[in-house]
Amino acid sequence: MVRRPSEVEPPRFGLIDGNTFYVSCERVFDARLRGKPTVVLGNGDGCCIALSPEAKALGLKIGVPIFQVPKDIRTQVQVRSANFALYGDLSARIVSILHDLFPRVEVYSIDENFVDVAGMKDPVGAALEARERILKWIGIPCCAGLGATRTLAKAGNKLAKDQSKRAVNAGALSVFHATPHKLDALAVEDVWGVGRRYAARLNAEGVTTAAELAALPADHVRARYGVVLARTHMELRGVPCGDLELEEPDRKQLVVSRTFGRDVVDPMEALATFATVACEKLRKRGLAAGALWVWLDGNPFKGDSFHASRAAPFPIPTQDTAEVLRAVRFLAMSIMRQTGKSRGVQAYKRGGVGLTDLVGAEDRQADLFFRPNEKAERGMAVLDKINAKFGRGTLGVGTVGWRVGGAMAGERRMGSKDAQWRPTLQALSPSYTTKWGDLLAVR
DNA sequence: TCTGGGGTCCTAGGACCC
DNA sequence: TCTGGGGTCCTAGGACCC
Repeated sequence: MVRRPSEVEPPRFGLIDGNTFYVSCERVFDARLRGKPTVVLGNGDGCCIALSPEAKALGLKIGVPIFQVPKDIRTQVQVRSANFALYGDLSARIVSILHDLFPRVEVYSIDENFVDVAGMKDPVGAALEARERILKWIGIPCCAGLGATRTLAKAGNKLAKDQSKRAVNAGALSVFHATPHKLDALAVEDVWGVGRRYAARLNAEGVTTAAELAALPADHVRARYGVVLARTHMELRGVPCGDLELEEPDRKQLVVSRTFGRDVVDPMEALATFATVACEKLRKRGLAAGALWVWLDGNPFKGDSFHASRAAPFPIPTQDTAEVLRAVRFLAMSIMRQTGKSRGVQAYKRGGVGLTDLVGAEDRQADLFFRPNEKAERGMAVLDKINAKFGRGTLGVGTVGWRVGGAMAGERRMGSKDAQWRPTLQALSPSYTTKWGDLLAVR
């Protein structure tokens, strides 16, 4: 049963997130973007991954390739390439502000943080104070949701956003305490845990709002939609199914993949670059990979849609880039032979490298026949140090017959300038001073 | 016409998240 | 011309075992 208002519990969780976060980050450093329709593009200047409200008002949608946007609209829009290093930095500052105000903080994503408000006298006041500080000290506008569960806090956050969009004084209405009986205004597809598929099925049985979802019988939800949605359903009713997750759980896999700037006949250098980056991330986290998988995709936009992958275990989990590169080459050759033979495929549009079965590097057990290659791994540690000191990409691993240049993790663009596979940024200069007007001239 | 049953491990696919 | 990237969890089904 949905609880009555008199039984409503005080909020236990808050969710604080930055409004159109990537756009807001860009605006911190470039005041000219403020108030103007602004778009942040993903890899290769492909799709819109963040839109300011003004850009949304022009009809732009998340995920739409920018080249598909009509020219007369495009010329009205300020465009930036994603700069994740910058966003990550601002995100960390937000987290430190939250730590000053709340006893526990869960970093949920680059722009969202759950906080513990259980037992607080004035949780709304605390959320408003957080919003104020983040806006003043960092320059990012935020909204906050409060609720007895994390799902309700998420719901409150969304409702706060809707509310502050309509308000003249956005700040005053930027916090919303969501309770099980205050969910009528929330569309069911905006519930955390309800994606497109579930939303379509729920709509088909007449459920269009979060309130209607909460009102469904629990056993019906469990039987028809499974345990995942059943938990969401309980949380909407105010029954917590999870607490804050303060420790970052150990990674199970680590993936580096890209859409290539154009179709590529020989993807080996690209895959080697991805593997090099993946191994750096691996060592940074103190992990070792028990297995590897490699995949290559055709170009679905040219009617050549295929996906081919190969996987292989390592005898002992490894951190050694050279060992991973050897395996990558072996697997990639195998894929290319197969696709070449069975389909006559000559070109690939996308590829990736995944390291899986990750374990702590210190937890590996050597046996009689196999042990980690300590010499090679010490070499890797030296390489990482040099790259950290003298700039990423200073040193690479050349032992497998190709050279990987400018590939290091965290770099905004992977690959050497003349690499065929390198995601194109021809439409944009990476500088803050870039304007869409320049962009048309470059074309 | 006529089925063993139960446990475990692995994988592929589907669903979700930002 | 140009079409994002990186994760997790759950479930169903197959292989294998006793």
